[in-house]
Amino acid sequence: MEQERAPGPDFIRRIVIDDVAAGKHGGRVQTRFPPEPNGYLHIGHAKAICINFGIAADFDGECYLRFDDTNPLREDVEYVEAIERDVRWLGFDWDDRLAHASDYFPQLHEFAIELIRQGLAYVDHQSAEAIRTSRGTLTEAGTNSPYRDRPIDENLEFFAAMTRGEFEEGECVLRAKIDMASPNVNLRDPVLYRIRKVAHQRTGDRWCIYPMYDFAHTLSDAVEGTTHSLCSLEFEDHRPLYDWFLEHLPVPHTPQQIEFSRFNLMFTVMSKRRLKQLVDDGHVEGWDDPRMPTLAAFRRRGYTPESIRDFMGRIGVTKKDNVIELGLLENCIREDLNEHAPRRLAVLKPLRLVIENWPEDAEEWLEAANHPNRPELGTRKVPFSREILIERDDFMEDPPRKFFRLKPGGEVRLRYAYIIKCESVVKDENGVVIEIRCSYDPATRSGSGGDPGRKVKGTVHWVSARHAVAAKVRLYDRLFMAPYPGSGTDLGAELNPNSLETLDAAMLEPSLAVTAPGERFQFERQGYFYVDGDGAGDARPVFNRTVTLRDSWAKIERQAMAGQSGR
RNA sequence: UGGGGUGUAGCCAAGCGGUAAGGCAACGGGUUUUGAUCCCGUGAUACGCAGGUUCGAAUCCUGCCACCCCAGCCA
Repeated sequence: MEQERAPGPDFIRRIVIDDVAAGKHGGRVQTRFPPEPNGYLHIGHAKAICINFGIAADFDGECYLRFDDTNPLREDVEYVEAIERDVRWLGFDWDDRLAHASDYFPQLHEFAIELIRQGLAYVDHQSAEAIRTSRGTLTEAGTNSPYRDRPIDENLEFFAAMTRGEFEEGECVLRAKIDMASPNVNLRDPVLYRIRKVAHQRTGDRWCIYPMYDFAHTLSDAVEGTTHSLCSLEFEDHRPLYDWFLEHLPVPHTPQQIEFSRFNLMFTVMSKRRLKQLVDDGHVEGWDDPRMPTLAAFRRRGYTPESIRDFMGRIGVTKKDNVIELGLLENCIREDLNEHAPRRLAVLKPLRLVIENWPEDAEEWLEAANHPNRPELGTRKVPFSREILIERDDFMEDPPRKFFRLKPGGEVRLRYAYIIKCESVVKDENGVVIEIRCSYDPATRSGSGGDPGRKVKGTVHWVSARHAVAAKVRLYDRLFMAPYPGSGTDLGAELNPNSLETLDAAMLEPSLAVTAPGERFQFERQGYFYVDGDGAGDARPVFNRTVTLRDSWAKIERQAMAGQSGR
C-alpha cells in the first residue's frame, strides 16, 4: 500500500544496486554521514542523513556517523552533542559506528609520510600568500614552488620537525606534488597538512599539525571501509583528488565518491554563516528558535521526524539544482498531524459571547470527539455555560459575501454544542465590539439529532469562559519575506517582520490544563500546536504553532482583496 | 575566453530508442457540526534551442544557449 507511492530507485541507489550485483566491495554497502562539528544541523543536512543512513538500511549495510573534526579552530563539543541528538531524533542509529577523523590521525600521518617517500609530497616553506598567488587562476596555470623538488630525505625531516612542533603556524605546510598546471585547481599541489598550535577537542595537545579536508576525508573513508562516499555537488571536482589519494596510497578499501545536489528551501537560508548571523544579530532567539531551519528548531516547532523523513523521500535525489516550495514540507507535516494529533478547542484571540436565554449558573458537559475520522481515539467532555469565548475573527459586524460565521442577526453552530443566533452587540466607547449577545436553540444540541432539516452554514469553536485555561501561544510564520533570501547584502532587510506573534491571552478548553512538553494537538479550525518545553517559570502552558490548517477562506479573502486593488 | 556539472508542467521528479509515471501546488465538483480531513475530475501534440541519424528520439549524434560550482594553510 505504502509501496504505491514509493518512487523508483534514485540514481545513487541504481549505482549501488549494480555494484552489489557485480559483487563490488564484496557486495558490501557502507556509507557515512560526515558532519564537521562547527554548527547545528539544519534541514539541508537531513537530506544527507536520510540518503546515507537510508541507503545503508536499504542494502542491509552500515552507516557511520563520523565527525570530520580536522580543524580544531572552529569545532566544539557543544556541536558534537547537538549533532548526535539531532541525528538520533531524526530516527537514525549508528550503534557502535561512531567515528571521528581524529581517530585516524596516526594512520593519516603515516600515509603522509608514505606520500613523501614516494616523492609525491613535499614541505613547502612559502607563505600562504605566495602559495595563493603561485596557484594561478582559473584560466592560467600555476607555477611550481621553489621547494617543490627538494630531496625526499629533507622532506621527511622537515615533516618530522613540523610534527614535533619545531615550526610556527604558517611557516610551512605539507603539499601533494601533483600538477601546478592542471585545469582542475584542486590538483595544483593541494595542501595536505598545516600547523595549528591549538588543542583539539578530542586529541588535546597530541598534535600541532592537522590534515586538510581532502586528505583526511578520503583516507578516513578508505580506512573505515566506506564503499560509497556520498556527498554534495560542490565536491565533484574534488573527486580526481579523492581518487588520486586512493591510487597512490596502500589503502585497505577503495570507496567511490558519488555526488548529489543539495536541497534548498524557498524563503529560507541554509548556510551556517547566515544562520549564525541570524543568531548573532538577534533576529532570532537562538539556534533552536522555531523559525530557524535547524533540526533543533523544527523539533521545537512541533515537526515530527517522520514528516521530515517523508519529505526527504518526496524531494528525490538527483544532480539538478533545486529549490523546494514550502508547501511540500507543510503538506508533509499536516498529513502526519492530521492523522495523529488529537483535536481540542482553543480560542486564540477571545471575544466574549453571552447566551441570554441560558440560565445564569447552569452548565452542561458536552461530548466532543478526539478525532473526527478515528472514533477509536475516543471522546472527552467540554463544559458549556452562559458566557463563552469565541474567536474574534469569527464575528464580523459588516461581513462580505460568503462569510458564513457569526454576524448580526445571523446563526452559527457552536462546535459540539448548539446553534446560536446573534441578537445584539455591545461596543466600547471607541466603537469596538467587546461582547456579542446571543440566544441558543435548545433543540439543536450536538448529536441530539433534533430537527435534521435545520442546517447552518458555519461552525465555530468556543470555550466556556468560566472553565477556560489561559495559555501562551506563539504563532510562527516564515522568517523571510524574500522567496530566495540571502542573495543581497542586507539579510535583515529580507526578514518578515511578522514571523512571530505571541499571544498571552489564549483560552483553552479545560482538558488542556495539564499537558506534557512534546505533546501535539490540533486546535480545531486553526492549526497544529506543540507543547514547548521552555514554559518553565510560567504557570501557563506554552504552545508553538507548528503549521496552520489549510484555509480556503483565507484564500477567498486574498482573492477578493486582489480583485479590489487590481483594477 | 580553464575545468567540472545541470537543463522534462508553477515546484520537485520518473523515463534509459517505441510514441510523456507520480507527488506538491493550482483549478472545478462531491461529502462534511473543523471553510479541515476525505473523495472525484482537469494539466506538457510536448521534454533548453537548432540541426542530424532512425520506420520511430525526451531518450543516439553534432552545434548552440542558459544556469550552478571551483583559484581557504575551511569543510
